[in-house]
Amino acid sequence: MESTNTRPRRLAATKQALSVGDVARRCGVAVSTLHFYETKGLIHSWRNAGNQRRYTRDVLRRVAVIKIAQRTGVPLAEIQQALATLPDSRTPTAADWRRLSERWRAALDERITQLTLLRDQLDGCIGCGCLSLAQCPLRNPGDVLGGDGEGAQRLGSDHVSNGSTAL
Amino acid sequence: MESTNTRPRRLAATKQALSVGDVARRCGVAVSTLHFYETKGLIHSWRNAGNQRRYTRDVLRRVAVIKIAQRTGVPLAEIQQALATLPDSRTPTAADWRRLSERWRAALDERITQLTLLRDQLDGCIGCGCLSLAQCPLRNPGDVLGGDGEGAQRLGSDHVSNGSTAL
DNA sequence: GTAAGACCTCGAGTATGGTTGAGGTAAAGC
DNA sequence: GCTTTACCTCAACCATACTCGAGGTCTTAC
Repeated sequence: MESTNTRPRRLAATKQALSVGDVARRCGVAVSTLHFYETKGLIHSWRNAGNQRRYTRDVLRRVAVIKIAQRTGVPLAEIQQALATLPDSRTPTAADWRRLSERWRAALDERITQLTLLRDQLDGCIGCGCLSLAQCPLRNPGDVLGGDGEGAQRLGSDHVSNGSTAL
Repeated sequence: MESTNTRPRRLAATKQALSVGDVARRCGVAVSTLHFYETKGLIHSWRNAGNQRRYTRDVLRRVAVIKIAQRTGVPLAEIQQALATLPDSRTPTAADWRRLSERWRAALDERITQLTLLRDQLDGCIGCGCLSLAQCPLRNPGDVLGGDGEGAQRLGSDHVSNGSTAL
């Protein structure tokens, strides 16, 4: 793991600007992750005379939001798009951030609903002990297809292998 | 995409055994996916005289269970372990399947709880419009660290980038 | 001034969950 | 018998989200 130790250090040039290490330490992420986020357009920096990255404090909030959004299951590409709607010129306002969280809250709601539905169906099947081929809503939502005998069809074309729900 | 068309066809050799194509069609997955599952030990087959895979009907249930488990966010490795506890010798009983679904039901519960908690926190922050650096539970769960001014620390070391909860 | 530590770039590697394609064989339909 | 599907293997590739290492530069502490 990269340098993410915790002892306090002076800010880069004892000024407002944060170095990549500062940001990493304060956000609890690896330096390489910040590099990575930058390549993905999630955060931005400028360079000092020695070609080292410098950040405004703004980036702390951005990284925080990225991490929160990830917890809700939003993929980085979506987060990038959302963050891109933030103003570049001014420091984002509370209203700006609220807009983002409302958007993700909706996605989160949807995901919770889906999972709850799934749980309830699973419950039903635990109750009947079946996971029955012909009747189980988990296995045959539409209850069609299948010529000869039993047969489960069209399972989870909606499966969420990456845990994300499209926004 | 591989051959996953829907017109009915005779079963392999008009017998009980299913070909990989039969299984793919009836489960709504690609043939390559079945190959893949086999390399991961999730399903099993034997070969006919011409080196083609043959399956018992059992595999339909297995694939169904795999897809359901994936929807709950269980990674394939976990699913493999769970399926490995099924008897090889006899066809799994309702009790066998119930055991699996109970296990996953618990994981699902946990995930729903986590997401609901997150949503409620997000709600609070939408309410106050802040995503506040110092006070927000989303950003600073422990409310410690940070020497100079504001500062969000130790964010989501528990983040679920792949959407899965460890069982 | 010097040494340690932080930073730089770029390419490769990791893990998950598959898909695609090449080159060749088997089975089914007529 | 012949053609069309289906099937076989194996390697490579895709996307996501990072991490690691090599080789070299910059800053900071003393």
